[in-house]
Amino acid sequence: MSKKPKFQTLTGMHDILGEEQKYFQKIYSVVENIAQFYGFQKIETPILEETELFSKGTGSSTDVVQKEMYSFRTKGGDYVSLRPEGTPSIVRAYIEHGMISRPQPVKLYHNVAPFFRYERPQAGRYREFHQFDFEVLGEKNSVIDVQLIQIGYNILKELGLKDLIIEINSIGDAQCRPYYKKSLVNYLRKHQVVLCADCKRRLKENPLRILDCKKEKCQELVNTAPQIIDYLCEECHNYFKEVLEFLDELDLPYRLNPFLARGLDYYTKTVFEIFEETEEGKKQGILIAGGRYDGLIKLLGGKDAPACGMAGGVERIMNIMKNAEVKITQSSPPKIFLAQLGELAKKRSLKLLEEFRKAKIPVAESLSRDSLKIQLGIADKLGTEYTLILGQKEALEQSVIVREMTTGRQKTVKLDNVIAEMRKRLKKS
RNA sequence: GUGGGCGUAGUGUAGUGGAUAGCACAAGAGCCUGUGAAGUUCUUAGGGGGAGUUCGAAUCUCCUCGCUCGCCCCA
Repeated sequence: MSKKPKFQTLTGMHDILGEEQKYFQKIYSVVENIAQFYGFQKIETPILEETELFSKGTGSSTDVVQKEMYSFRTKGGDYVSLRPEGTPSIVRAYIEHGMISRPQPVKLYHNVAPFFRYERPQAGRYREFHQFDFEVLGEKNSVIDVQLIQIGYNILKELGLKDLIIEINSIGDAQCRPYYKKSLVNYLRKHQVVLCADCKRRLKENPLRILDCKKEKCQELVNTAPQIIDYLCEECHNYFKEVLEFLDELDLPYRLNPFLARGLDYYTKTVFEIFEETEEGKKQGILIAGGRYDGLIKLLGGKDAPACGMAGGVERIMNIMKNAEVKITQSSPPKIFLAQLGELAKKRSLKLLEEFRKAKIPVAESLSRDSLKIQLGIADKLGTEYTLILGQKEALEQSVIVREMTTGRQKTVKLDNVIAEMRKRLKKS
């Protein structure tokens, strides 16, 4: 902190170490297990993609594309971008590898991986952040939407989060949404004096966003505004009804939010968000969000095929786990420490360590230290149960001292027998 | 893009214009040249950077960089 180091991480980007690694690993393994249970295939896509994949896919009117992408031109003259989100990449892979001719739906997930958005960092928002992502491509069935919601909810539950709430809405499709938009704009325009400055701008650029403006006056106006539910075409209406019926079966804490509108262009019909309904939760923002995107595959050059997906924000989830002091069961440290003294013993220790590794018994060491005292000190700090002491004398005699750390009791055993001896002792404890 | 708060050793902090910038933990070495937990001694290491005000700045002012929180937007 004091002397600014010559090099440090870029704004909004972080090294992940120590405590945070544990959370990341925990989230990774929960996602892995759940994905396998629900029959998702793993996919990893490049961090760098053609810029157009996102400007077209995510949508050129979105803030994400307009102002938040890390875009540049390669030496070869290609326009490329660091991925700001995962869905277009997965859709690209679906098209590129002809997955349309696999049995549908194709269920894909990618586990915790980095994404980039050039934004001002704040709580739960970073320029490099991590998401996991679940996508179900090639089929339109309301049970899929609901299952994705359930998967998201299950992941958070499994990670120990509480007070979760799911908000859901339907934003219609290309058939019905334009009608709604028109009547919403009409309504808002009549009352636009009341709107905040941001919303006045949104009225032109992205009127649906006004629906979740936090300003009191805007909300009052929105409360009496036309609701999209009343404008859904028959297909969307029935679909949404089915989704809600499935949801009711599942005992999930959900509520309808008629004003929920997502920020990406490709969503159709079902949209949802999962977050924690507490003060901390609100600060961290949306944990998992997703929805249906029936037009995206075609838009990106594939056949006309529907799809639905969701993504989770790893840092946000992690921050809540930290605040809630969710305990992570961590792998226990080695129970054995190998201390050595003298050149010959050091050489012999190197070999002995390998023998332990082959026997799959974890052993800690500090070979670079020469003082026995210090090595025992380290063993103590690590909390190992036994310390093996291998000195000059022992090395010559082909033996090693086994010291029980709690009692201080020591026993000399033959080097050839030490693995068997330790295995026996560890079994007992 | 925009607004607020903050920047003192690795970490956590004390010091609101004047002395060698203090403390705790951590780290390393010794007391004890082959035996840990205590004790003790020592060592490493510090006011983000730059300009200004002043006899004198960690302290006041400005700029800049960084962190952080919010708006916007989103996972």
